[in-house]
Amino acid sequence: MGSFRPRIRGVRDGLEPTGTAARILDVAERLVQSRGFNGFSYADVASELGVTKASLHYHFPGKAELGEALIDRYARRFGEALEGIDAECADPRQKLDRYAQLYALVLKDQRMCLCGMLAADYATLPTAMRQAVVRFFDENQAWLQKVLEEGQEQGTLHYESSAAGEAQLIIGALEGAMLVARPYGDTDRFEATARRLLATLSA
Amino acid sequence: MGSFRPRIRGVRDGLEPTGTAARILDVAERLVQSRGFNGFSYADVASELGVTKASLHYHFPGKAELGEALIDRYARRFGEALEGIDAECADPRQKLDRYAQLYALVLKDQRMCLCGMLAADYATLPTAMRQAVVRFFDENQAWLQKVLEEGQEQGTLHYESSAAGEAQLIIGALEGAMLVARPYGDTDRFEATARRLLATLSA
DNA sequence: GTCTATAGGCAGATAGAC
DNA sequence: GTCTATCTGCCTATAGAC
Repeated sequence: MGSFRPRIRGVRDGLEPTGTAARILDVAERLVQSRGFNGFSYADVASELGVTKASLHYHFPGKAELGEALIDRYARRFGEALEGIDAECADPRQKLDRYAQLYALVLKDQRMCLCGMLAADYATLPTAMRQAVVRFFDENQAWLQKVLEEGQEQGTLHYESSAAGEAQLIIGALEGAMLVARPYGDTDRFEATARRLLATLSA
Repeated sequence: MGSFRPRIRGVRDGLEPTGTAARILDVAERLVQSRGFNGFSYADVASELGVTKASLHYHFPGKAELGEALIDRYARRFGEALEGIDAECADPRQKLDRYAQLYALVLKDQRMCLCGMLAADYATLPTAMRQAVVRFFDENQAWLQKVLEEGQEQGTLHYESSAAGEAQLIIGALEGAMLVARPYGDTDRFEATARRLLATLSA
């Protein structure tokens, strides 16, 4: 396993695309995060990069494959950020703060979480993209769950019911706070909500 | 003010459309709530109703006007539901439960909140629709804020910081919980999250 | 009010030259 | 790898008959 035959030109298993493929992903990612998967086109990406649509189809055969590549890269980077938090923070409370900061950084760029946006578009997505979106949320929940259990053992985090349920609450609350903050163009609104949410756990 | 000249045929100020216009809104509403504003077309609505696209344009000149009418009706009905809660419930805790139930009912129909969905599509919406979406969230926040203050005075609801901030947290958390629950096709997940969220206020 | 017919544009996608 | 050229289909929207 781990064949070196790329499913998409220039993209080997587990490695990030580089060169043109990466620049396509950069532009497409921003467009999806701000306009949704049905709110952007190959023409949008091509014109912004100064290339033709045909060139895009060389790197990503269709919108479905481009969408998959977008989620793959986003989820991998997000996972690496979570590993970074684990490496840099000992205190579970601090880990949750940093987790919320990840969301805040996205919002400051006037973007929605990629997978939060795709969750809205879910009914119109090809199967492979759907599965990747759910996987992203599963991975987030698993990481949060671990942090919450850690905090409970240490006595620094307090919550009723299950760590799994609490993790789901956190993910949903942060995604929703982003979703609603964007029409207001108000990053402070998000950050205040995030603080309020996490405060209930540290009390 | 209060002219009887309809902006859209068959729709007088402050009154719900009836007949064909209402049936168009019914179908379009479901499509937007499940697929997003850029994920449905006049052709989708027309074929489902067994009429032509041209007929739709008679009732709603363009997609923008249809979108406005959708939000207007949704917001009015939502506001009426909130008035109903005020009329039927005395206990602020019970009001919050009923508020969360409004969201659960939408989700059980496999839909996202109309304005939550449009918040995702926000960057692609015409100005009038954008303003109507923000108004919806403002009205929700105002109602929640009143309930929260009421509960605080009675000593039945407890929260730190402001009622406004707490209201924003509730709206965001419920919208986000819906957003994430839909890919899982899991209504229970939403309801458990909602209970967990409101429990922190009653404790 | 609803229809047929059609306009004009943009969508995603492909063939084949360079 | 990127291009030109092109295809097919769907999109929003309009004109005008019934």
